[in-house]
Amino acid sequence: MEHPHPPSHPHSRPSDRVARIQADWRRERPDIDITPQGVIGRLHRLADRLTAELCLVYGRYGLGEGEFDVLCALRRAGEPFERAPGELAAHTMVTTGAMTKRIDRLERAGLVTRRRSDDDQRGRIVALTGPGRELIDRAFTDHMRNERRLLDLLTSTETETLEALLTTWLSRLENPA
Amino acid sequence: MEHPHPPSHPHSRPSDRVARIQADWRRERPDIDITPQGVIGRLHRLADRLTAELCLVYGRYGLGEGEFDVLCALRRAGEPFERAPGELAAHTMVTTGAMTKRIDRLERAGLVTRRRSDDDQRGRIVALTGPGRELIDRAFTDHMRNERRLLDLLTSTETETLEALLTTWLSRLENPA
DNA sequence: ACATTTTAGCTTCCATGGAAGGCAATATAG
DNA sequence: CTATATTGCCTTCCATGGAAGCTAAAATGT
Repeated sequence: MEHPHPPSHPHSRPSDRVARIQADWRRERPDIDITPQGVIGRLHRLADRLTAELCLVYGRYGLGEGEFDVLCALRRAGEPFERAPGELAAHTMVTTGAMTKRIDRLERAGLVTRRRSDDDQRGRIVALTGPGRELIDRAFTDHMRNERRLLDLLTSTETETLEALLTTWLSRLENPA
Repeated sequence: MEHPHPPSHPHSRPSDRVARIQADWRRERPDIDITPQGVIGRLHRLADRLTAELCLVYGRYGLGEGEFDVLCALRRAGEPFERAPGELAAHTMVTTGAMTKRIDRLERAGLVTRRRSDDDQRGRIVALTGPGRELIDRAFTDHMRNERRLLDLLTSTETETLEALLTTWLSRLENPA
């Protein structure tokens, strides 16, 4: 059941969950090459674990992931920290319907305001309030400290290699050149 | 605004979304080191893109991600393709409440059956039906072909390096040694 | 043997987001 | 200028999953 290699070999000792799933598949469907799961499965597993860690910090500020993203998008916009809902939806990759609800929650919490645009009466402008600005500045600082902690589980060489590989894959996925 | 490096340099030309976000933060919060986002942001972005691609295949078989996972867990179990709901929940990392609903949907579609356990009358046993078995065998074959296609955007060296890095990070995250 | 605790699965309620349609304001064609 | 199309946001409905509590069945202790 276990791998015969010594546990210190760099590539082995993957007695993790993904490896056990792969072993099951190899037994049940020996006709199929399931090696891609090694990468794709672990990538998703890792993303989930990281998300869980990040959400712990959002929660400390009373925010969910969605609200945090919106506040970040507003803060990143720079003075006067305003954006149209449609822009925010595009920036945070959700539908405008989802954005409406996020803004509802943030408005209810007093972190943003909504007003009509002057030049286009059907458009709205979402703006960070003082407390919103203050909150996201503290939360983001804490957030980056948290990401740094998670990243420090890798050496700087590993990090660089990983970032390069992720960037490569992502770009090939999005530009099917 | 754009990076001054030539676009062919291996590490640069990350004029992707994540890079633009980083540029915004550097302007707005020069006091904070936002390099961790380069890795963590792209990892999440990539995971999302991959998930979207994978869901296309699930959809071809009338399955959502959750249902697909459950059918896989049952199929992987081997003959007679049975498991308790609690086991399935543990294997697929959702709560038992979520599992109940997934099984409801699969049962309604005729892909699994539910019966009481003989030795423990409060336990249930979920079993793949004939059509369920047939469906997941076809769907999984197609799924792996799809994952292979996505993975082939990387060279085999890149793949190996990436898998090793993901495994390392995941293991350090889960065993805070 | 009986009462208590634990277990397994289910149910209910809530949170979040997508899809599709609605409404008011704006742009455009003739 | 008016009729139509488009745009921007919101609303409604649905799908999915988590949290917490419920019920029945087993395990445990006295």
